[in-house]
Amino acid sequence: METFPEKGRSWQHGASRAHRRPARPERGGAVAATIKDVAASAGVGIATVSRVFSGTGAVSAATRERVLAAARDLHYRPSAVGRSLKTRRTGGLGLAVPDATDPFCADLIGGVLDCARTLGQHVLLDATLGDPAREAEIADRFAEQRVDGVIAVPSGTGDPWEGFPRAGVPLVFAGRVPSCRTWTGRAPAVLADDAAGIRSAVEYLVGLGHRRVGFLGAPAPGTPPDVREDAFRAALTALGVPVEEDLVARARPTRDSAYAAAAGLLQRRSDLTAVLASGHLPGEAAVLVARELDLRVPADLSIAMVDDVAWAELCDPPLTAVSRPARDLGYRACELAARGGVRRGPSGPVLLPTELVVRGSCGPAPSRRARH
Amino acid sequence: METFPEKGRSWQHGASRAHRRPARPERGGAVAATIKDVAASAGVGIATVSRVFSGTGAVSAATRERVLAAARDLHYRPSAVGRSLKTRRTGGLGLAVPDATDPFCADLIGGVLDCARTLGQHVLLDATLGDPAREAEIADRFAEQRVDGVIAVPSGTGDPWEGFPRAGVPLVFAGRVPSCRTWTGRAPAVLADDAAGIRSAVEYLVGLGHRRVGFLGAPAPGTPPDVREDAFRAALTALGVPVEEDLVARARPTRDSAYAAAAGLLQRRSDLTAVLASGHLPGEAAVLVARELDLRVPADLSIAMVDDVAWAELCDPPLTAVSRPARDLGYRACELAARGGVRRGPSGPVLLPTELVVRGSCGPAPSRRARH
DNA sequence: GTGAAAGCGCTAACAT
DNA sequence: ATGTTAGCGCTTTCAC
Repeated sequence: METFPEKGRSWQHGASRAHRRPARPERGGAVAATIKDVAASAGVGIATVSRVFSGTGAVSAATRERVLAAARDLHYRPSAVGRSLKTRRTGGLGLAVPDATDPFCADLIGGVLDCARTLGQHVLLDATLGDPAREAEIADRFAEQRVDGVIAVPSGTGDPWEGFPRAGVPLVFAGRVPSCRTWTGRAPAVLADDAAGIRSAVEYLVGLGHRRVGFLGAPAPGTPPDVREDAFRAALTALGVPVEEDLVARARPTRDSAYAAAAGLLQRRSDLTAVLASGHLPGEAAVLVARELDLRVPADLSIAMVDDVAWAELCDPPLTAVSRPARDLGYRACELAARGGVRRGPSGPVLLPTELVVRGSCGPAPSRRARH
Repeated sequence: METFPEKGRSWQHGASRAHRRPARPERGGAVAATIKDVAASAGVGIATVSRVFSGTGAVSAATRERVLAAARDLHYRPSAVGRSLKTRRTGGLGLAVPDATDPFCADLIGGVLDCARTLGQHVLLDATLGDPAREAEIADRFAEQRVDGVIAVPSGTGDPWEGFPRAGVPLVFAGRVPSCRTWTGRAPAVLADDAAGIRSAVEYLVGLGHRRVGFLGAPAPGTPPDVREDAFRAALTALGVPVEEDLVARARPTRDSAYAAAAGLLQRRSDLTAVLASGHLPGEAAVLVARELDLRVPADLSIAMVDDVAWAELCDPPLTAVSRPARDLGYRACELAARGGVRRGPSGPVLLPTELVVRGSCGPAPSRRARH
């Protein structure tokens, strides 16, 4: 942490400034005071001013005061731009998420912001919206801005992020790894233990007596068969429950698509006694469709989902959910990205545990006959 | 939009570089190629390279190609740091919200990101967490980073943001205005028409026959009596319904506080036939407390709230809500902040309309006797 | 059409 | 303890 005079007060253009101001910022208006202005006004060299503000080197208490006073007077704030050029560090971290509006992403962002703050870094945020082109543009921008580290929740192959490790900029994937396996071990990742989460839900459901469990997946576009889907099959198989192919429905990550998939699944397989939704969007869809179809939850249909969003508890009945530590994911990823923990080579992804939050939406499996 | 070679590819340190590299970025590793490297490698002057990348001036097709090739070779990305120092524009916008995790803020952020993208700006995001000190630090950081514009969802007095307009940096408040009226007309604001929103809800409720309507407020800490609370009283009065003081409950903007307030209100006034929650937190609390108290919604108690969050529709019954155009708020605020529309003087805040989304949580007022 | 040179605001040697 | 100086990577006159 650096020491600034008058935390919270902001700079402004100087009052008495002698030297010329050729190129104004285009949209006329005041111009920020520079280190030179302060030096002149305080009657010292610019190096001294720099020392005062950067905390480096020794300055006599008297001079320091004079400088501080002058700075206050001129509303001086050291320019990060100038400093960054010299020090080759911007103090900024790039954060790219699919959608800042999504509760999972929002929590993750919260974690990053938290951590960045303790580290004295700021955060450039942008949303990929699941569009590879947009993701590439964002990576580009981060590069251009010379961020000190990057945290990405990748949508696609992860290719756009390739340049960072090469250039010595720490790159950390969070929440998911790029589909392309170029990345295996190349960049560190902080992930929720999705497979374990799915497993816990499946075990819970099967333990309740369910044998016909549906899966509502919503992989990002272009992603190969989701980890969760695989985990779902594996968990079922491990428990000796045969996996039928049409128990699995896939959707794009939008409300409409999820709804369509849920409706399709539940109508196609009216013998289902439980559904596991792979995210809050399909979870929401399952609830809505069940309501539409007049299925009582959990009497007729048990519902569980991944992501313990706020409404899970407000639903009636409250929804059983696999909670992913989104905030921690962000926090840890930020630590790694800022500290450059990357250097320690391909140490494999950091896996954070999930937790099954049992509420009222799952019950014992009803008789094996079709529902309606 | 500038033209760059190979959108999406990123820069890297050059292969054949002659000149010295004294100060490496501390954490060893590759260093990005500079304009000089490209110039040397392409056998041209740096000005030419600059022209190629900034689109300024004329460059012959042949030279342009050579430059582009060299740049590609060296994984060159122009440095925004160098450019910003020269041009005095960083291309960055500062965005401060109380909490990135809150659905309203998240939507607002989404809007800002959207708009910023179309404007070719990037966004520095930070969360104030309702803490004035933190808010001041963030303002400080934005100033230091020399953002081109600021969008703030203020928590307190708005004092920390004072420096920006003074320094000629466009400042736009979004969602709410600072409590201190220093700001009246000083900085533009983009607001939802909260008063109208509350009014529409109150009119709806009273129209349903409700006469004992409670209000669950959750003003930010340190904020004077909320606009919404005032609007609530006014609306009731306008309809000829007497306003009793203890119909209004206030809470801090946390789950727990909201819950406590809701429980207090509903227990204290068991004759209430309807509640209007001033936000999704108190709304959530109302739903939970009603459930806890075994009140049927809407038979025993009608519930409406401000902010049409995702779960409003998933609730049983689905919740009637006043929807605020959070995303548009962000979008518009960003436009103003980036375009510097500020210059047009104190034109008063931009007011965006709210919408009453009627769902199933409000019904005709039950008999006037106390509930239980 | 292209190059040389002068800074933008700052830090870091190096002098004093 | 403090001043001088040389750049950091870029844009921008100003010559040619």
